[in-house]
Amino acid sequence: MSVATARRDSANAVPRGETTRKLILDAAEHLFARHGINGVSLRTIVTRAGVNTAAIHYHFGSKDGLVEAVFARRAVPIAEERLRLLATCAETPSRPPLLEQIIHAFVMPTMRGRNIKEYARLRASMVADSSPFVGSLFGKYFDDSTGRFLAAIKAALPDLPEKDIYWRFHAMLGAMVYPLANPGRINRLTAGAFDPSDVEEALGQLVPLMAHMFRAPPPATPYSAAEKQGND
Amino acid sequence: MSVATARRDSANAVPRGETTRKLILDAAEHLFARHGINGVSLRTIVTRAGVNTAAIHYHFGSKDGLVEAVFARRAVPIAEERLRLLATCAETPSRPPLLEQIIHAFVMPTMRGRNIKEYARLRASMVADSSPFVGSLFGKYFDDSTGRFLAAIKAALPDLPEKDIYWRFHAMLGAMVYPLANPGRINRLTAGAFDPSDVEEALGQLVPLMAHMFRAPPPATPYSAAEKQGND
DNA sequence: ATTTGACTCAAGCAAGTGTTTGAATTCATG
DNA sequence: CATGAATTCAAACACTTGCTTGAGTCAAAT
Repeated sequence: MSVATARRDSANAVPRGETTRKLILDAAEHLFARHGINGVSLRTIVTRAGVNTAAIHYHFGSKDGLVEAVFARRAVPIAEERLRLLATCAETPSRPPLLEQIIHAFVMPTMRGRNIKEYARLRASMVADSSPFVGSLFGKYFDDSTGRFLAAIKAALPDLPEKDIYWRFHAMLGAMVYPLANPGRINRLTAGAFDPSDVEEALGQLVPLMAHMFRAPPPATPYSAAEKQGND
Repeated sequence: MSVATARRDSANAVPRGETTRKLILDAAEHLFARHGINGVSLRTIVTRAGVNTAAIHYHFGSKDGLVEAVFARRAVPIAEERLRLLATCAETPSRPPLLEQIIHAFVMPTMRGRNIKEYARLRASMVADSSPFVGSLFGKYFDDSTGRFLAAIKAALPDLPEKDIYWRFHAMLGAMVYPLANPGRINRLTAGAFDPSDVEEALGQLVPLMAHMFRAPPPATPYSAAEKQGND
């Protein structure tokens, strides 16, 4: 019990309200992930957390404050570990580093961690939310590290036009988040033949897949040919 | 004005309430796409549509009824055109048909059409919604045609294990929907260098990209090697 | 002209929303 | 024990939610 959470000189470091804070954050993360931010009321959260209604406003100020706290609790360590792994890539003998290493550094922190699947679903539901506040959270916590990964990928693929890199990068973001967004519905299509919430399997599938995708030739000619054959 | 909308023997076929229905559906689609289903109240919809509150319940029964009507108005033609294009693929000289043709038949109907971008955003926000009702809409309107495309892709890639096909298929779904889900935030990362809401560009990029992704070798060995190099 | 059924409207209902308040409770320190 | 700040609590606030009601309007059919 005497772990590294010492924030003051006192022996028992954790303030009284800290456990309430955590109860609220855990309950909110679980519910937001499943029903979306707008689909969950503060009453539902406090009921699940077993705390009083006013506790949310005491600890987080408002529902938006709670949303940001839930988002940031996961986003900050993810962004930090991404940059740490990216720095490790840079020290590798191969220069520029292997595409696989960069992609692994980008994807892995979003996959490993306790109850990380809930956060994946939460991100999926927040991506589609275009309220200025929710949109600003991605910018605040992810844009910086994401920009560095875009630069690293550009360096690893110097011959690919910038525009194509952007398309593939966003395709990768979608591929990362979609299989984990709603595990329930997926199994209907596949008769339980695969389990998208198996994060180790997801890592093993997605990292080489995305690296292969990034190495596709520029799109112009092959597509128009396919369209001429497939259409009319 | 005397177009093909004749549904009865009478000369002027469209019933009075049909224009109100359309006003409501258009306003609801626009608002649902931007703010999510739970983020839009019926009052907001009727205000934008310029109709009375009770009109929604008169024409659609409930908010869920309206949600299904909005979803189905686009989903039915999309699923139909997908199957039509897939049938065209099957008559092609190459047998099994080219992967590019199958993917084009799957992707194109979700990209072309008036104001189709709004529907793409709506689908993105609904994917993350796990309410039983919203989930059932995907099953009701898309599972059948989607299953046929899965079968067609399996036939085109007979050597790829079934599990890998599922992973790549869901990666494709994510790649299709993510770049269109929130066009506003994307341009921050890319300094306006590309426009994800340009659907012709999206088709030209995504179809060959996804075909290339499907043709990646099975994942097992290359990933474990990459992990050993990139990690610790 | 009258009837009929489809449609629209203003008003209101009960329930749920985020938020606030001010009095209790806790608990390390004086 | 007494002090005082940190935290919790029940209760209520003003407002929004999805939905209903019943009277009213309109266009076509009799």
